[in-house]
Amino acid sequence: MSTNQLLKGTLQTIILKLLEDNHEMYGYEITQKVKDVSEGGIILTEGALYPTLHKLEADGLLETYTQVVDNRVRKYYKLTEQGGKEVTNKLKEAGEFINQLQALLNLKPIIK
Amino acid sequence: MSTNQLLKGTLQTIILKLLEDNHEMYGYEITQKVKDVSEGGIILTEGALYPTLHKLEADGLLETYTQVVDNRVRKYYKLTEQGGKEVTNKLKEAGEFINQLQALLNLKPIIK
DNA sequence: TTATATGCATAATTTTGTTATGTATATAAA
DNA sequence: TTTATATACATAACAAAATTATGCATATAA
Repeated sequence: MSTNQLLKGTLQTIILKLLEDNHEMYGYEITQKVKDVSEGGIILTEGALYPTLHKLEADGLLETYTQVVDNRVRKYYKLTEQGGKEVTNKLKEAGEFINQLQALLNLKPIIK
Repeated sequence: MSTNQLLKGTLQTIILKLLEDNHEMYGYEITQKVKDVSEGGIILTEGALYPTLHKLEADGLLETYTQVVDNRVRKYYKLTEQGGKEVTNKLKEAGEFINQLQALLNLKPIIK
């Protein structure tokens, strides 16, 4: 499935924010939530999602446990204390970036 | 200079939009404009800028001419007709992406 | 029994950026 | 005067972060 070419670098922030709001989620659940909220506009591929989750865990921002539901394994992720702090920083940066991007993309012509 | 880690994939759109507003610009001018408008928040490195300009030209979205000013060469870029159409598409996509991203990053907790 | 949905994961590849380097001129500062 | 900074282009080496493809496994609907 082709995601648009704009989703770059913000995936960590999206994941951390989802986990801040929802306490804990498993990978597949995250993909569905992103699809729902973006009304199908942002499709999280597994190839992007799982390595990112693993990296966030390795960096100490997330912790996990697994649970079997209907004979299928789910791996739940939630924020660590450090992750809780980091999400605030990342959201601030993302907000600033979005503002700057909007300023650039709404630039009015220069009157000479 | 370290750009923040969020500027990914939108560089083409930024460049096309600047050229839509300003008719024609040269590379260095683009870096300064981006720095000014983003108040220093987005720094375009040459290693990102020039290859992107060359790609847009190779794709037929931009055309160029060179001019010598104060014994220094400037290479001016402007939109082709195709580039003019493409900028509209890219801006629409970027706008939608920003909306979706904001929806995700402002998600409220789920009440269960 | 076949397709779709759920659920995890990784490897190969591509895209797209950073960092470093190179060339060259003009100007301000030391 | 020579050094740093600004202007102006460009490319190569490298890294980050995605896409695409593949694999395994179970449940359910067609």
